[in-house]
Amino acid sequence: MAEFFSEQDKRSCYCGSLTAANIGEEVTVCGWVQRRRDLGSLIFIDLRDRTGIVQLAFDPDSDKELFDKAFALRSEYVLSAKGTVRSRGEGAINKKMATGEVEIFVTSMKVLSQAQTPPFEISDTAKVGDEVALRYRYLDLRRPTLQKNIWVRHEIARIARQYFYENGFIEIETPMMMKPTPEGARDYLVPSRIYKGCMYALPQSPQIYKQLLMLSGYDRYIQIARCFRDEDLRADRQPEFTQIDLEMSFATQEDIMAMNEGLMARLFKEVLGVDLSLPIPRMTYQDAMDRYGSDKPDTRFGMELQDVSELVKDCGFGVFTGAIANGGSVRAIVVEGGAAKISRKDIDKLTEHAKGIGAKGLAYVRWVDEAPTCSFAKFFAPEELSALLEKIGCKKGDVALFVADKNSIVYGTLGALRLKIAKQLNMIPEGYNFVWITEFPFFEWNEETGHWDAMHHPFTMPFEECLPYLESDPGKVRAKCYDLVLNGTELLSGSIRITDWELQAKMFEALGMEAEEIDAKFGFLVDAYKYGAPPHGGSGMGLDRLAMVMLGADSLRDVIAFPKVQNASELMSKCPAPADPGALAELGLAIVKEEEN
RNA sequence: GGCCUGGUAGCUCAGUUGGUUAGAGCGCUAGCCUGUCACGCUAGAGGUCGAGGGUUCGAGCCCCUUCCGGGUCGCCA
Repeated sequence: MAEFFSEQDKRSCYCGSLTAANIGEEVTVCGWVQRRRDLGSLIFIDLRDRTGIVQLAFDPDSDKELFDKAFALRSEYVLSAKGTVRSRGEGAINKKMATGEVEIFVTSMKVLSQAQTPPFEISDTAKVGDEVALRYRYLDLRRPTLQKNIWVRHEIARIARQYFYENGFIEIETPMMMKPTPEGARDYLVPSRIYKGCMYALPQSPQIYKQLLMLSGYDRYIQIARCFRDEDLRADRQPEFTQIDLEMSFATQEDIMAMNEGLMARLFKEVLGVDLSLPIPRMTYQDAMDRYGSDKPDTRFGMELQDVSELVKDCGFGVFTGAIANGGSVRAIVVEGGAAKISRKDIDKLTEHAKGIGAKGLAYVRWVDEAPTCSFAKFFAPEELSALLEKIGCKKGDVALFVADKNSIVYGTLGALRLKIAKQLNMIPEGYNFVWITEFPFFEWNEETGHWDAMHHPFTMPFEECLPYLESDPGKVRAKCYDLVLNGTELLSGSIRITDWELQAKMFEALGMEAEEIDAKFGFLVDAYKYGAPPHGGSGMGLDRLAMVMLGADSLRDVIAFPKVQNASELMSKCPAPADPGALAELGLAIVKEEEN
């Protein structure tokens, strides 16, 4: 039976706070039993709370009844223990513990809760699989690492709020139930009881509402907003996530970027003690693709892509010349010192990987001995080959990989190989490398539907000088949007918005939307812009991703208290779950069973 | 939806070419032990080998189906 908690059992200090300075004090600590060490006529208990661990000591000579109570303690029992802080004495000091110089000699104790033996030990050293850890997430969350991560996440949110308040922003909550939009990510839908067959959608982002707030004159808005997207998960993608969302009126792209840079500098200084040098470097989308094959480049290491199309366009290798003739290119990456670490077999594996991404194959040069081994040597004269290798800086000891295809495949494949190889060969240095990616294309060709989609969203302002291409060559239209990338993770995305409703109508038109469709989906928004719209723009930063990268974690799970797993379920509560039939009926819903094969 | 990968004791894992009664470490239970701190020592309990089907004299191991976890491509305006 648990004992009742009362006034005198209240904590006087946290476990982790005790040092030699407290020796002689009478204290009360509350926490969980980390471990019991029973030496026969001497029992030690490690008591844990969110600040750390302190050792409790019991001996039978002073209080046999209390000693017997200590004997019965087990892992994760919850205690309130009162006693005197004393030195552990010569030779008994534990230098590995923050509180290792002292212990509490307990004079009274209440067992506030007994505990079943937990399925795994609560510690950072004990290995536990994801499945078990997440099923017992409430136990997993007791681990010091997760306690720290959750606290750092809280600090990021606290400091961000402080920063924006100091800069004249106001925090406004936007609806969690809004109009479904077929554009963009799949919506999570919430059925309406009153309007049968109608749905609310959970917000993918507060985008539309925050733009309307600018029209209403709220000038500088900020929200730490929960967002929902019903798409498949990744290590860095959860179906619900938190965004540091802001919007500014009478502001340029530079203002919004600078505001976010200021936030980054503040967070890195206060949370990690790291000084960021501002401004953060800029790179256009096109440069990022040409150099790194990615619009979220990890710039901590080189191995940049190199375009060799000019050099090989007249060679006899059909794979190369064919790709160039079809408007594609031939590009290469050079793995310095790679020959010793990447075997022929490894190249085969990389080729398989490349095929999985969409490339038809990999051409390679592997230079171990005097002469390089080259998969396409027979199409090149020796001096042509050495000219090619010299051009891309491939020396003896290196490996060079070539992809020839249309540009999107070349970028995607080499960009992915660059990352994979750098990770495998441990070529990525520690540190935080930020980069702004700017001047994204406005449109993106959708092969499936056969028309142009908005790459960012349709409210993004195009560059003025690009407007003439709107109809003739949409691919050339660049947009005033910007992503902030940290160590290859996209942290933030933002843009200047279109505030001229006539231009907005043109953009909708270019996206192939009919007037009726526009009116049905965004009519209220288009109308709103007819009543006086200040120039404005904003951004949304992934708070979870930011916390993940700042903590050096591999997965968002390490920074979200109750994450979902790959199939978007939650292993602890087992959601989603079937709804009560009565509730479904009330909503006018019926579940259609999938046809069995 | 595709591809890769895993599922054996409470946890983490080993398990040879298909061959006797499926193992280890930790944890757990009990006993001993006065300075431990990953305490130590002794003993013990603990298994639907994810599930279902098949091949075989014989399946943890081979085949098929399926469920669950991880990664990833598609997808993520």
